[in-house]
Amino acid sequence: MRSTSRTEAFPAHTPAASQIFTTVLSHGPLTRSEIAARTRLSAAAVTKAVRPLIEAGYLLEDVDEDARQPSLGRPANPVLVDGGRALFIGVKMTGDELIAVLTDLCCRIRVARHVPLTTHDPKAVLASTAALVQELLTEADGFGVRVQGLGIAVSGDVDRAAGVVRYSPFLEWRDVPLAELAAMTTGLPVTVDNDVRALTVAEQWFGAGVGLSDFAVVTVGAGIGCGLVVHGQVVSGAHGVAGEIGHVAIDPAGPLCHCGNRGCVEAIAADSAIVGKVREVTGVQVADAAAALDLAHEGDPGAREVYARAGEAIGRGIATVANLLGPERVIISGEGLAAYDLFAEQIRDAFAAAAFGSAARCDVQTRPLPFEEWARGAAATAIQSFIRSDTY
Amino acid sequence: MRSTSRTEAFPAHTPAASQIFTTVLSHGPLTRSEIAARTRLSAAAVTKAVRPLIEAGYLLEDVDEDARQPSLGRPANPVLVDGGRALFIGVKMTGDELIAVLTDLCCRIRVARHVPLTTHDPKAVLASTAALVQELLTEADGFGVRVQGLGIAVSGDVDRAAGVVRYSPFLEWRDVPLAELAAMTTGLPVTVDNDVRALTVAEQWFGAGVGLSDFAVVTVGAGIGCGLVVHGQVVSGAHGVAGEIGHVAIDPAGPLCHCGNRGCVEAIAADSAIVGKVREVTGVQVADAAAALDLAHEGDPGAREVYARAGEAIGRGIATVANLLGPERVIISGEGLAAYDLFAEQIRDAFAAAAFGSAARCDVQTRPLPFEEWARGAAATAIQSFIRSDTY
DNA sequence: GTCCCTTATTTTCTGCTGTCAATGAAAGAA
DNA sequence: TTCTTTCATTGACAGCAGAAAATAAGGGAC
Repeated sequence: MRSTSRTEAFPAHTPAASQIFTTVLSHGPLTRSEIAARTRLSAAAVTKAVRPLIEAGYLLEDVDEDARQPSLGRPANPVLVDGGRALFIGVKMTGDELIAVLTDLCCRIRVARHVPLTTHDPKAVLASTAALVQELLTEADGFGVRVQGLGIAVSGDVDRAAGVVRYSPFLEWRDVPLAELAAMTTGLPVTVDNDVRALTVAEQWFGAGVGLSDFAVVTVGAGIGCGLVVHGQVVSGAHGVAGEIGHVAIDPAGPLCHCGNRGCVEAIAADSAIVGKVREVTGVQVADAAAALDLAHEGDPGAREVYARAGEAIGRGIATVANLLGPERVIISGEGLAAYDLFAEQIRDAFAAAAFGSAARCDVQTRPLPFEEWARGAAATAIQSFIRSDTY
Repeated sequence: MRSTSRTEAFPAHTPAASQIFTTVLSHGPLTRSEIAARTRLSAAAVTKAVRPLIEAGYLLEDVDEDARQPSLGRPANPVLVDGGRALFIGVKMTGDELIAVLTDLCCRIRVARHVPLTTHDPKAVLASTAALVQELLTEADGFGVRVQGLGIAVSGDVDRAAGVVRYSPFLEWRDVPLAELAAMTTGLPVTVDNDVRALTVAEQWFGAGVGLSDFAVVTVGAGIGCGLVVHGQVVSGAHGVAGEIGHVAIDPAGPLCHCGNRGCVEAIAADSAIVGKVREVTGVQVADAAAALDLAHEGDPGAREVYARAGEAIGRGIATVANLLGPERVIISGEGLAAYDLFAEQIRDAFAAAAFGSAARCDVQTRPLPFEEWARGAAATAIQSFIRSDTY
């Protein structure tokens, strides 16, 4: 993360304060005793850590008299995060567009924008980004609150700590020091991370991964990606790459993948693989994933079979993750979920069949993924950096 | 872990002391400044934490004048762990024998024993274990040092925290509170863990995993197992099961596995799978894995082909782990390594082909596995519990 | 041999975090 | 009104770890 001017520091200087704030952020309004129980701190520590956060305006005492349950003893006094206290911008860079959102501290989207990208040249992309960020900063002025950070999500090999995009196939970038560059052009502290990991952070703090120490996010769409949380931390891998479920090979006799192997999950279930296979099987020259989907929804048996195969591949991939890591939950998401009705059953069946023993007890969920969600993940990484900036 | 009498507490009451001791334990003799650098503590903190450990006899000042490098300034004063300060017993329970070792604090084996098991009845197994432990306790008396803990490794689903064997297929046990039972019969603090995880702990603290925050141990033999370390911690999975690389399915057209699926790594590369396939291919009714290995070593092309297939399966399984977790290193071990010359090349080739991008940078090593090694892993878990007993 | 330089270790002091135990606050119940 | 219950706060305190300065232990220059 690179920091410049105009942003303030988050007043959680101790591990306890940081932990408490994160707990309240994820688990909604909590009384001080509930916080103490969850964080395993003493009530006194909570009181002391909460005060400066309230004084700084990041936490609010919830004085909602109506919602109070009549009960014995002194009424509890819940605190919650004032989402409006700070704003963040998240940008998702794809090969052909930029998606940006303005979110509050609770990662609720306030404004969303997207612009097409006509070139992959880092300078030009950076200029477009700066313009888009500027637009959102102007919007933010309307809320009267400062934007405290910018998160950027890029697919590929990204080194978050260094703020460098090591290699991005879609953008054709190598070793671009994006955080530094974007910090210079926007004047904001910048966090750069891999797109799937960013989405995973959003789920971990604000989504279906709240409170879980081990879960996985699987995204289905143009590619098949996977974000992993183990021991409560997002897995980045020793070499910056992890969660490559798309290139888990499940069938040596399967179709050739662009990575050179046969039978990768991505070679069977990614959008382009499905489109190709639908064309081959049905003879209909469907233009894109949406057209292929329409054909299947119209009842074309060949197309439906292709989706069934894709579902099976995804289910087997998820089972592999479950067998190796034993997560508590797997969250399936992504644009490809539009076809969920066509392969849900196959995913579940293949998962159930291939998951070994207790691994099958893993809860497999699906979550629709609005198009701004990737950008929201980027914003979540910015929020994370903001909250931890002093502590870690 | 259950604790009774006759054992002392480890005098590392602070996280810093615990971390320092573990660092010295794993990284051999270190000077105080090296310790400070590694642990990122101040030199002052190291001095203060080291003193009580030296006073208690767990650390020694290394006064080896000869080994001292002539250099400028005050000579450094390395400290090292006094392995002889405490003894531990590790027991590996298999379906047909008990293997036990007496180790010192540095997990060096002092004495090893094994006895056959004739029944799986928990009471009888426990009695045999108690007798074996008693034998080693007698041996330990000869060293004049107390045994401070007992570690037991069992294959299957084991809840270390609760000390309960949830399910062990080979022993046909369900929900056996082994730690409690063994603590009662032996009078020692007992740690029970899954066998592969125990081996992984041994590698993490005393083997090829020292200093790595992300690595995997893959065992090849009667089964194919995998222990994972992510973020410096052994992965147990939300439901107590993780690392089931043996049931990662790599070929839907592969042989049927006892788990009901086709093409599991274990159905191709486990001892019994290899023996079965060698019989089928060569027509020779080899009696066991050793006989199959002999046949292949004699040059029988059919048998060699079976081993090549097994190597390929293992390599693909490892690549799957690497793709998902991006470990820094994979350590291949196990009794099956006797055939290493027959499938090493295939493992490497299959791994290299199926590993995606940076995941291929993962260092794949092999380590011979003496038969007492499983029991040593159990002892390592006991050492871990002993050192952490007060702190965690 | 003495002095100086360098590096390692220890000492002393200090700040700060989180716990403990006692106290205050706000309700319903007797 | 007073008691009980539960939640929250306060102030004293213990303990950890860091900073800076002091001390230790060599080698080398003179």
